[in-house]
Amino acid sequence: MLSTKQNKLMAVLTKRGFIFPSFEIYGGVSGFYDYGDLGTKLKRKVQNIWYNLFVAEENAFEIDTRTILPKPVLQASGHLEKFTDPVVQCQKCRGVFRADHIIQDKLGIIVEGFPAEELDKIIKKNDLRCPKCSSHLSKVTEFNLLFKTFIGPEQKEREAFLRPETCQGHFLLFKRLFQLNGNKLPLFVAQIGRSYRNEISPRGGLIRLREFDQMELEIFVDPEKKTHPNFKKYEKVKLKVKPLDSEEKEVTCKESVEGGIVSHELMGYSLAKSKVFFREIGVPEKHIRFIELSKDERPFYALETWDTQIWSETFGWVEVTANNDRGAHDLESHMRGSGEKLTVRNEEGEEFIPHVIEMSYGLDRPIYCLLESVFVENDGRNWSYLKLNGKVAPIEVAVLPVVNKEEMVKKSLGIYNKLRKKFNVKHLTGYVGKNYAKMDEIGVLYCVTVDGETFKNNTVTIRDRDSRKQVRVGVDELNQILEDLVSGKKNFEEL
RNA sequence: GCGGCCGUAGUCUAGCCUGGUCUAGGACGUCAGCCUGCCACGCUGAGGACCCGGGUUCAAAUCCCGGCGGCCGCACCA
Repeated sequence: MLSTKQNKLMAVLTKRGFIFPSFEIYGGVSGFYDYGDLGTKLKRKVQNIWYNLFVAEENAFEIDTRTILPKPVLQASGHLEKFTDPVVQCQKCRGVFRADHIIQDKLGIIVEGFPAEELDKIIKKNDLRCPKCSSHLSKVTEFNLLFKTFIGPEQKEREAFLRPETCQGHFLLFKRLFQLNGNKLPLFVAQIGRSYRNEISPRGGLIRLREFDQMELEIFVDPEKKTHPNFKKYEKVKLKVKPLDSEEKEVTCKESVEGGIVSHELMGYSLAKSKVFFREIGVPEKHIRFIELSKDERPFYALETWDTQIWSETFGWVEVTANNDRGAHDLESHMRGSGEKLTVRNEEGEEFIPHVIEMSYGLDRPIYCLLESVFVENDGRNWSYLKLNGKVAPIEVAVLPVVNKEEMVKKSLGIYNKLRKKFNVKHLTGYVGKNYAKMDEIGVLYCVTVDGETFKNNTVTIRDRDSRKQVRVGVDELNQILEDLVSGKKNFEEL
């Protein structure tokens, strides 16, 4: 259901330059959005918070791998087989089958490479039914989740695809990185980058994109040692969890591990960190939960999956992070596909394939969910504003003269230029009331106003976005005070 | 992808049914000037639109077809 809130938010975001529909002047294409100035700044700030938590704190290797993958890579990973085939779905039991397989099995004719319409005709003509329950089948649809291209001249053997997830890069580099890690596990590898999925029909703005950013941390571990040296630091984090076989409940990270809700320490750790990340960027705690996926729901490679979900008024619970235990799947399949040996030995000399624990974050979705949860549609005067915290707000401070008089503008510009060294700050002239409203709308936390008194005693006022209250402070202490406020060290009320 | 609804400035909208008076009207926003000493203020002025392509017609924002895009439902979303 389309809510007016989402409509209003998207309108504000476009109007103020956070995001724009891509290729708009050519009519646009669904599933693609560009980020404008404010959106890009917001995105970078969210990325940085992730970086601090998942790269810096984890002491992870950071990599930047290619977005184009040659066909054999995706053949090995299983993506190609899963997502470029014609499929039909049983209308009764909901089973999904490969259309070409059904035809081949029942009729014995080879139909590889036939277009979906041909397969559809054959199925209709021969009245082929669901192999499980013999009910009618849906129309044949082509799964084209991978964007296809060619390396070099267009020829079948050089087919390539845009990566559907960044982590294939981690797996492909495993051998090298393991060596650089002193042949030791665990090995932490992180990457922030683009991925592409050719969704059949993306909807919902930033929720389902065809080109999107991911932030992924893959931890290669000994399957016997799915633990984390830093576990203690996060064991007390409270988690709202919904396990497969029981009701939603709140437990600490430690309890989730000890109570067997998650199957090992690293999974508990992943969830706790996820909670901390989303809390930091400003998602209300009650809007964050973790849900275990059943075998049918989770990706084909996963042994265990816990999605982090954020509550959206418009879309309900939205998946923003997949915390996966990928087991040995990836290294095993790339070992098979490439012929390279990707096993390691433990201290006892036993050879094994490392398991992969994955924390896979989207960037665009969390940003949308965040924006929706901090969007105040009406503050009581029919103004809307974004209640972003200082860590993510694209612009933290604005400076404005109370009236558009030359000497006042000169003064406020001076203050603006000083503040620019430390903050993302805007300078505005014109009618103050309107400017406050404009700044509220893009999430600016504090407005510094130059007025008549500034000339008498060198003071200015700081206006707090959320309370709209103002306090008067000396120009000399402005920098320090703003820094404390923006970083969250001080509350506005304490001033 | 299938079915339903829809597409007029940055936004909301009038006009469409019943083709001509539309050189497309209004409101908000934008910009400029004046005013203004604290919360989308007031006055004056400026700029800005019929989604794209084709057809019917003397004449198309208006009727018809196709495309693109949006929303809703179904499906899809490893």
